[in-house]
Amino acid sequence: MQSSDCENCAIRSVALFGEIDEATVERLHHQAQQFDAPAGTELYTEGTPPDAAFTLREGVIKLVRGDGNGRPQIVRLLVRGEFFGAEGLFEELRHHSAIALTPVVLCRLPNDLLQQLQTEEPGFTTALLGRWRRALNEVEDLAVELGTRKAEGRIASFLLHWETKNGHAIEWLPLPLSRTELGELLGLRVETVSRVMARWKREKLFEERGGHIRLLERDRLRAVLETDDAA
Amino acid sequence: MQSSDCENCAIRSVALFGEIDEATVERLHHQAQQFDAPAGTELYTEGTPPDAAFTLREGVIKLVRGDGNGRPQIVRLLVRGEFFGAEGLFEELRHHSAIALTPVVLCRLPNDLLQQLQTEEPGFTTALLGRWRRALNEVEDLAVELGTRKAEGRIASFLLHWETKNGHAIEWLPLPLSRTELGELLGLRVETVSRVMARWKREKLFEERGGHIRLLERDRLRAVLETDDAA
DNA sequence: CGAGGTTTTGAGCGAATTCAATTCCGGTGG
DNA sequence: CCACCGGAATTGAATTCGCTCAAAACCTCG
Repeated sequence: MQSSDCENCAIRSVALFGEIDEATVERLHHQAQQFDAPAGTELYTEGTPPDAAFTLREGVIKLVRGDGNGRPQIVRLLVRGEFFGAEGLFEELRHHSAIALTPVVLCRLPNDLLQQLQTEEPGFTTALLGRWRRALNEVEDLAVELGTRKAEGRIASFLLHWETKNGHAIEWLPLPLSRTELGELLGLRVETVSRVMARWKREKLFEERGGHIRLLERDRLRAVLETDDAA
Repeated sequence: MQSSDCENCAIRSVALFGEIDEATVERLHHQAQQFDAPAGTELYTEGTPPDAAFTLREGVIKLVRGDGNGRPQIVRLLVRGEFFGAEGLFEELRHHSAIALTPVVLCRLPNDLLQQLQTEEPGFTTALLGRWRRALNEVEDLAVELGTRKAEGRIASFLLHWETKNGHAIEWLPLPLSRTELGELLGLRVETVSRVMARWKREKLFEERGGHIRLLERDRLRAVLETDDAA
């Protein structure tokens, strides 16, 4: 744990379009702790009281619900730069668990720091507002996929969106989700995900090597989306 | 259109836990217009630029996505007291359409009024934050239903939640959604929804009369939820 | 090289959709 | 007041899609 350099991550990245004065940053960022965690780490658990929020500096994290009773459902994937876990400001219990899919490096912002930011920095609240608005859109997107598409459409849609999310610049983009996890995100069983992806690899729609994939025939993937959803 | 009485609705209900001083309310609420609209009215349309937010004083509204190309998906149902449509503060285009399922009465808050509230009333932003946090939870709930349950489970879950949302006090709760719309919410086809509900009516799990339903065997509905999702 | 987990593949089954037809219901006009 | 119309709900039969169960092929790591 070290608090140095956090001015470039936690507070800064949160207050994207809010202007926080230097002194405040200086005073607050000592309370933010930066740290690493290996893949598989559970940052927090559904049903427990929230004690901090995080900024994800590097890696991928899944937010998953219903780990307990039924079948788990991944509700969101977080990539570098995202701020998450701030529901402590409004809720007693976490509504999902956060689990690292890769080694991660993040900054931890304890609840009281959040509270300070919220009351003392109007820019913070506004930034938070924008984030949640975007999060809401993402989850709505997911709901639409789950509600209106069948297996192939969901998978094609995911691949295309995942590429976008990771920037088209990278050719081989990391895919740190197992087939099972893809299923938990897309509401499908492992076998279904595997069957479709295996076939698409045979048909050269994309390649896969060591946890990374490369899309080859984006048009055919997009074509799947056309055919898939009913008229 | 009348602006009277809006201090009791729009601004007040938004600033639930923010304290707005009387003078400000007085000054602002003249810009909020109250009005009625019949069932079927489209308050705003997906893809158009947002020009106002609304407070729903009476009635039920559906937020629906993808009206255009594929199959439509209802992403949220709004009931009396809810504040919605404020994405204009952050986004260029509406991400879903808002359509009245019943006759509605609502207050309209034009964009510039929202802007004023946001900059001049810290309580407003905080309240908005809480709303969106709750909205996010609701949509996540929906995603979980869609991703992990099969037909019967989704319908049972909906009935139970709908009752809760309308308050257990009312015995005959209004169900202003057609079977088709229920399908668009739950990711099912009309026939599937109809089959399940018709059977449950035969088996006296609930009754239906003139657009209203009454749950009779909540336990058996809950039992469906247990059996439904895989272990 | 071997162990354990993940991915892939196959066969059979069950669930939900599609297509098609019938019944129900509210509202309208005679 | 009653017959009729049109949209919504219901029901049936056939089909497709995704799931389950089970086994084989693959890695990856020790």
